[in-house]
Amino acid sequence: MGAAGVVDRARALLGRTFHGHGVDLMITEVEAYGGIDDRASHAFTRTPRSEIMYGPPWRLYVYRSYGIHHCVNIVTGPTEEAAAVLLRAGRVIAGGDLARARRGQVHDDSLARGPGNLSLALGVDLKDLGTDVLGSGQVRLGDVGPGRIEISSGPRVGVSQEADRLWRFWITGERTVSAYRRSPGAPAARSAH
DNA sequence: AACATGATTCGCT
DNA sequence: GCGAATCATGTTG
Repeated sequence: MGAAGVVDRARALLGRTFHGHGVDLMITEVEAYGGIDDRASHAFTRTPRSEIMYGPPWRLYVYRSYGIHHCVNIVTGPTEEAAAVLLRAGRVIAGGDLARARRGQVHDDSLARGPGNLSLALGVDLKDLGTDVLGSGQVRLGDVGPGRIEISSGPRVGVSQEADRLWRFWITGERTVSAYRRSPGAPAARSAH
C-alpha cells in the first residue's frame, strides 16, 4: 500500500455502519491523514500521543480537541506510515434516543455532524483509545459494506498544514456532512481566477 | 516550569 | 462571518 492507501481506506469507510456504545450510524464524511508523509497528521511527529498510529491497523486513535471535544480516528496502517482516518460525520440509524440524550435537542442531521459531535453521539472518548474496531467491543465497525454511493472530495477542515490536499471525502448530497472551514493559519488559497 | 497551539463548536452580529 | 471557551499535548527554557 503506497501513500494513497489511506485515501482508499478513507473512501471505503464511507457508507459503512459504525457502532459506539449503543448508537449505530452510517459514516458519511471522513478525512485521510497520511502519517509520516503528511504534515497535517498528528503522527507526523512521533510522540506518546501519536504512538497508537504506529501500531496495528483498525484500532481507535482518540484525542481531545480544544480541551472540550473528542475526535475519533481509525488507524489504517501500514505501521511504518502511521496513517489514520478521521470520522467527521455520520447519519444515526439506530439508538437515536441515546444519541439525542447525549447531544441534546438537535436536528437528526446534526446528531453526528462534525467530529466532536460524532464522538459525543457515540459516547466515544479516551477510554476507547486503542479499541480494535474489527472486534465485538462497544465500539466497532459494522459487517455490511455500503451499496452504491457517490463520493465528493475537497480540502480537509481546519488544518493549517497541507491545507490544499484534497483528502476529505463525503457522500454526495448527504445533509449530515459538516461545513468546510479553512484554517486561519493556512496560506491563502490560490485564487481560481 | 511556563508558553503556544489547536484535525472544534456554538452563539452572536 | 467572528470570536470566546477550555485544556491536553508538545515544545522551549
